Amino acid sequence: MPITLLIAEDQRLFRQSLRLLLDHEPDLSVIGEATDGREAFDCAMKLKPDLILMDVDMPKLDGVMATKLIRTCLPEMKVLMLSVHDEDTRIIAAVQAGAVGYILKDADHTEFLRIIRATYRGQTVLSPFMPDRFARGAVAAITHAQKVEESRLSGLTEREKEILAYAAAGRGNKDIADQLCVSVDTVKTHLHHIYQKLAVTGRVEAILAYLQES
Amino acid sequence: MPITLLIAEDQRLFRQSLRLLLDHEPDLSVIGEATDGREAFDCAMKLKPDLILMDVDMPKLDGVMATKLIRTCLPEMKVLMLSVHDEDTRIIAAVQAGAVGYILKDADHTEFLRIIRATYRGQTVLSPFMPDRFARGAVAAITHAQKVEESRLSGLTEREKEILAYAAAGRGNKDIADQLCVSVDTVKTHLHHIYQKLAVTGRVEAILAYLQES
DNA sequence: CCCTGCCTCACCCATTCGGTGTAGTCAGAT
DNA sequence: ATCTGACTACACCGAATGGGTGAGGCAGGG
Repeated sequence: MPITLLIAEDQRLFRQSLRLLLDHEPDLSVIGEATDGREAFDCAMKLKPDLILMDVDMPKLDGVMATKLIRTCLPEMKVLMLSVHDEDTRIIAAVQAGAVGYILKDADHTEFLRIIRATYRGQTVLSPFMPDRFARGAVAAITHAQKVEESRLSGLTEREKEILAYAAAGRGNKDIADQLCVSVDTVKTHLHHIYQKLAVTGRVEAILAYLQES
Repeated sequence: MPITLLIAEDQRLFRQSLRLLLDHEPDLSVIGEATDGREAFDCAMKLKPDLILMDVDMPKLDGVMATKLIRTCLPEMKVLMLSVHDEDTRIIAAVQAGAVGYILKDADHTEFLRIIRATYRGQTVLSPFMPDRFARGAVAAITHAQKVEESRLSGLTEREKEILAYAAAGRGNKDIADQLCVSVDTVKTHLHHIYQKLAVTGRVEAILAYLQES
């Protein structure tokens, strides 16, 4: 069975040509496309691809935030960041958020495919086009991110973390309820528990805590 | 007149001894202390010190977030970050958020004082105890942060940015109104304008936009 | 078997929030 | 002198949110 991929990229042309390139490979299968961070989150939750190709620059939620949300609910999900700028400091933040690698958009396509397959096999790949000082900063970020696991979020159940991630994506209770196919009251109950566990007074504070502790 | 300082540090003992050290210097004057990020934000707005010594690790809002909020309202405010860990990747994020320098907590106290004065004079100081690869990453972050000025927040008035910063700090409308000594309705009006300008549907989305675009 | 934790749903009530409209003041620009 | 934009404030309404309480189903461990 082929490697299933999700493409999250807001530029239509680039996204589509990327899909063409990837679908051309027999061992790769693009099972979904998202045009913004929120969609990326939704699709990831529903499709559970093997690997996500995530652009850094996207509307609504940027790639870093989306990665953070996805990894909260699916800690094993592999996210490969795409960036145009070779000095985008957000890629370091992205790696901290759980991305397992990144590629510059001007990478060679064979190199690109190689990195995708290597990432799928579990390797953490740094694009060879990345400036040295950035690579080192990113490596430090990776090792740093690895050892961090004891956060306030640990006390939350899986379901609660999921609800919180949706809330942090900017969705209302009704919205979350529809997405998860439960009643609004259930969402409220979960949030109520979350507020208690995080010792916060409301929605915004909980989201802030989430963004900091992840 | 002495350099006015604000100390934002949650550990009481460290904060107080720091204050002793600083008050001992005739040209330095600690005019306020904060024990968490939110307090730091409030104090900065009210006291407008020459320089803020901001710990990275703090409850409610961490130093990075607090710096971001403060710099939104007071773009010229000088913030000096303090960190225990010499490999804390958040200091890079802090620099991006507007911090003009950082010091490791195990720095020598004469070195510490030297950095404070140098920072006050407008220099961007990197602690000599900082590992090389981090210093370079931070320098890159600084140059990167400098050239970024065109964000969606530009369209907001000063007052609106201020209101949004308070909201992003997790405060409710009533709370914001009290802090700024205006009515709740005024706060709501501002927020309404903010939602329109940012093209978002509500509070949480506006805060997310703010956190991304700053 | 029983207890516990988790997920689910419901109901009530007070508060807050969002949307809309109206309007006064003030400063700066034309 | 007029206009524009910013800041302020108020009113009204519907929707959303938060807090509290209670409760049923269900799986896993003791």
